[in-house]
Parts: sequence; structure tokens; C-alpha cells
Amino acid sequence: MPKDTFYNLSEEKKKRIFDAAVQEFSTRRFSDASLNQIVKAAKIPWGSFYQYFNDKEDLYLYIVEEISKDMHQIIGAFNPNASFFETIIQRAEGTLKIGKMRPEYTRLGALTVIDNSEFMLQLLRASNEKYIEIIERDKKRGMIKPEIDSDVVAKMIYIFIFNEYLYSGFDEARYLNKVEGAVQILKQGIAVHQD
Amino acid sequence: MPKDTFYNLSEEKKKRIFDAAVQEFSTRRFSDASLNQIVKAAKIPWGSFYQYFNDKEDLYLYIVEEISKDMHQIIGAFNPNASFFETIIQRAEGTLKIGKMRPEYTRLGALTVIDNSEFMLQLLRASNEKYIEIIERDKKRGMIKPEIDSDVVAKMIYIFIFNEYLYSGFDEARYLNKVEGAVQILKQGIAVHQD
DNA sequence: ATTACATATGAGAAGCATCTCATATGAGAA
DNA sequence: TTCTCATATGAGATGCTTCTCATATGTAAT
Repeated sequence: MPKDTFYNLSEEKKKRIFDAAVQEFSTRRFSDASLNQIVKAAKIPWGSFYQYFNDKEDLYLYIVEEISKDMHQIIGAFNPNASFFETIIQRAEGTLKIGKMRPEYTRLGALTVIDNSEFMLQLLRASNEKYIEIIERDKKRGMIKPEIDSDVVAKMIYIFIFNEYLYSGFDEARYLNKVEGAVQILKQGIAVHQD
Repeated sequence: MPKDTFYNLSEEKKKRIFDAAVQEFSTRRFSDASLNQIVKAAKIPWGSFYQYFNDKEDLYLYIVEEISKDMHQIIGAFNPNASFFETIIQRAEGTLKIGKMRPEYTRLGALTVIDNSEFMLQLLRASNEKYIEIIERDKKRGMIKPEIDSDVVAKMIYIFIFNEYLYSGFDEARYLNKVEGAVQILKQGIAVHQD
């Protein structure tokens, strides 16, 4: 947690520090990111940094927290009645929106997720839980086969849309097309029915 | 490429260096791995290291190369006539075999792949190409719906089995069960058919 | 004006990294 | 034996990092 001294700073100075940190943490992963660069870019003296934050991790967690707040505001609430399949598409669209409005958040997110496997695990688990709930609900609604392993479905699609975004998300049309393709495959399967 | 001096070394000494490097590179990613640790563990003097290798990367590439050779020998050849679905299962079994026989290779592989996104991209592309070929062949065999996007299928399953292994591969039965579940879903889809 | 206190400042301590280089060693050839 | 040359060796050069601390500054209260 940043110290009081940090919160007492002018908005302008806080923003300078935030921007410098986002810039650095979206370019290099946590362990490679250099406080040197950050204090230089933020134009604050070395000593001041430690008046504001306990250490590098303190700053990092603050940044992640702020970004998370900002992202929720940008994406807005999901439609709670959307089917699992619709939810996937909505989520992909939300990801694209963030990527467009705050590309640096996307880069930082990608670095965070590949850097800290424990963090990634938590993120995966949390997302998975949400998806599983929606799948279970749709099973009750009679929209999804009840014998299916919800965990597997959730992971297949979540990991797919995540990876596909990292590696082709810059091409929005293509990305949405691929996600829709994946949803179709989930829905219908790929085997030729011989019955 | 290691220097001649390295190849002239006794097998015992080469193995000592190999083992020390695998140990370090399977514990910390490339940029965090410490040559200090490696020369200490391998019991070679600092100066000698630079008689054998040009730099850290030189050693690293050598290790990856050796591991790759060793792994191919362990897994052996795939059955070329197996269906796409069977190939997936075989691949998962191969991964488990490596994880059992050379757990340190798996750890090193995981670190490499998350460390170097360019390397990961290459790996993904190469694997994807192979899967796509098999899928296309099975389309011609009349086993897979021809209108399906092969690229999406390949990625969905490949990324799934990869991630699932990283996060639950230690429980072999569970892992194979999940992979089989994923294959079933791919085959049949998850939507309740209303026709 | 004086005191008190929060904040600002940057030089440098301390630690760790990779890599170099001058010198030592030891085995085979002349 | 003496010379040659590949190899061995480790101290330390150099450069990066995070983080500390003694001192300066500015602001508000007395």
C-alpha cells in the first residue's frame, strides 16, 4: 500500500508517477522493470520514491489495482441473462475495447500474466469459476448437455480467447471471427455424425 | 554454439555443466538465471566458463538443443495413421511420460515458453501447423466436418492440453480424463440438439 | 521570529550480475 | 630440457540494480 505521502501529492504528480510506472511495467515484466527508469520518467528524485512507496512491489500492486478499476469502468456490466455462448462473445468484445482504448493495459496484463504464474493461476481460477456458474445455469435452462464437464468447457474457451487475443487481437475482425468459430465448434462439435 | 574447448572436455565434466545448467534454467527463467550459480554447482572456475561458451545465451541454446534431442528419443515417433482425436490423446500421454521421466525438462520448458514470447509464438505456430495438417487429412477422410476452421480447432485443443498440463499435470489420471473430456466436446459439441 | 514537522533530495551503500584478462599450469614436440 | 600452445584460473572491472540516510527545504502553528 502506498504511503500517505503519496496520496497527499497533487493529482498531476500522482498521474506522472502512474503513467511512468504503467509505461515501464507494460514494457518489461516485474523483475526486469527498472525503478531507475520510472523515477527518471516521472521526474521525481530517488529518495522521494521511498517516501511514497515501500518498494517496487508496492508500486506495482498499486498500479494493477488502479488499472483494474479503470478497466471495469470501461467494460461496464455484463448482461446477466446472456447465454454462455453470448457471454463469450461479449467478453471478447470487451477485451477488444480495452485493447483499443488502453493498449498499454493489455501489454501490462499480458506481461503480468506470463510473469507471475501464481497470479495467473488465481486469475484463471477466478475466471473459470464465473464461466462454470454460467455453464451450470445454462445446463438447467436446457441449453447445454448436462453430462458435459463444465470445467473443461470453461477452460477450453477461456484459454483460447485469451491466447488468440494475445497473438492476433490487433486484427479485430479476424479475432471476433475466430472467437465465433470457436463458439460454433463448442456448440456443435466437429465430428461428422454417422447416426 | 559452445566452443571446441567445451566439446574437448571429458564426458563427466560436460555432464556436470549440463546438469548444473538444467537445474538453474529449470528453476529461474533465462534473465533471472545466474551464471554464478551454474559455475558454482558445476564446480568450474569463472574464467573457464568463457573458455567453453561465448555467453549465457550460448549455454542456454546448447541446453535447449540437448533437451530437445533427449525428449524426441524418449517420446519416439507418433503413429502417422492415428486420427486427429487419437493423436491428441497420444500427445498428452507423451507429455506425461516426459514429465515423469524428466520433470526438470518440463519445468525448463514451461519457463522458456512463458519467458520468451517470440519462442512461444514459434512453438505454437509449428505445433499448430502439424495439427492443422492432421485435421485437413481427417476432413478428406470424412471424419471431420469440412466447413470447420481447422486453425481454431487446432488452437483450442493444443492450448488447452498445454495449459491443463502446466496446472494439473501432476495428477496423471485427472489430466488424461480432462483431455479426453475436451476431445469428446470437440467431437460432439455441447449444445443440446433441438432438431 | 521561532519552533515543529512533513516532505524533498540525491549521493552513495550494498549487493548482485556478466564478462575480461593477466598469469599459471601441464602435456606433447623438438 | 626447452619450447609451444591449449587450457585453467580467479581477482576484479564494469555496470546494473534496489534502497538508505543525512541533510535541505517549505509550510503552518505558536
